[in-house]
Amino acid sequence: MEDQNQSCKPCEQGSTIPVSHISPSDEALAELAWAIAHPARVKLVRLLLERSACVCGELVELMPLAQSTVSQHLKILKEAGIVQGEIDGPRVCYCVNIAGLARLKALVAEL
Amino acid sequence: MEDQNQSCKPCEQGSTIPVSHISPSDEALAELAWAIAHPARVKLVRLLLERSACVCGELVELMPLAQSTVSQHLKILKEAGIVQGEIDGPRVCYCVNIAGLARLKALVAEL
DNA sequence: CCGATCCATCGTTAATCAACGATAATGATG
DNA sequence: CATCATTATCGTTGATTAACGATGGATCGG
Repeated sequence: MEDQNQSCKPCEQGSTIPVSHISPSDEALAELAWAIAHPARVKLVRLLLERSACVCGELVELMPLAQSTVSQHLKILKEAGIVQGEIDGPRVCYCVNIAGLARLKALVAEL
Repeated sequence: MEDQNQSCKPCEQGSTIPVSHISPSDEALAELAWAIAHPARVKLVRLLLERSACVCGELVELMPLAQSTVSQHLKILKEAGIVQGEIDGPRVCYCVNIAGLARLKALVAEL
């Protein structure tokens, strides 16, 4: 993983970029990236994409984690806007928030 | 951020997907996402993209963080393969690892 | 109304992270 | 060789995370 074949020549231009703080855009991307920065959450997103929608209980059965832990991960994904949940009687049906996932994709793609 | 306009209908198919553990692919994406899951690291990547390359000391000046903290963030980005550093005399010149960043983009894009 | 089911939340514990200053290591310079 | 400059690493502290079991609130079936 330590690629060194790429040239990385030192630039000697003076600091033309002004000192700036961390921008809201940096924060936004970091927040979205953080939402999927855990293997279990990546898997949850992938499961929801495969099935298009899924009741919470099914997700728990498919994950090697306790119900409360899965619920917690789903909450994190929901707060980031990557997933959404819809109450269906006593159950909760989760699915991917298309717009949210698209936003993540766009922010990463334009790096 | 709580989009509820999207339909999320419960599916009643039995669990056709077998219980699987978390795959290496999930881990890989999570690891790459985690590398940019911090505003300072996103900013570092963006700075390196703007300037194409940059000596560590310059990065420190551009960031509102201590030298040791910036160095730590650069290490994390390097270990994830998103950035690479090249020793240039007493300095270290950092630049984005094109292949690594591309891998992150690809994994996110195919979600 | 009661019990059962489903899910979110709470409270706890152990582990990891983020930030810093101080120190060490490396290479250049005199 | 001694010194300076640059960067990585160490050690510490406080904050955050991840995981779990237990609890509680909501809804459905009888």
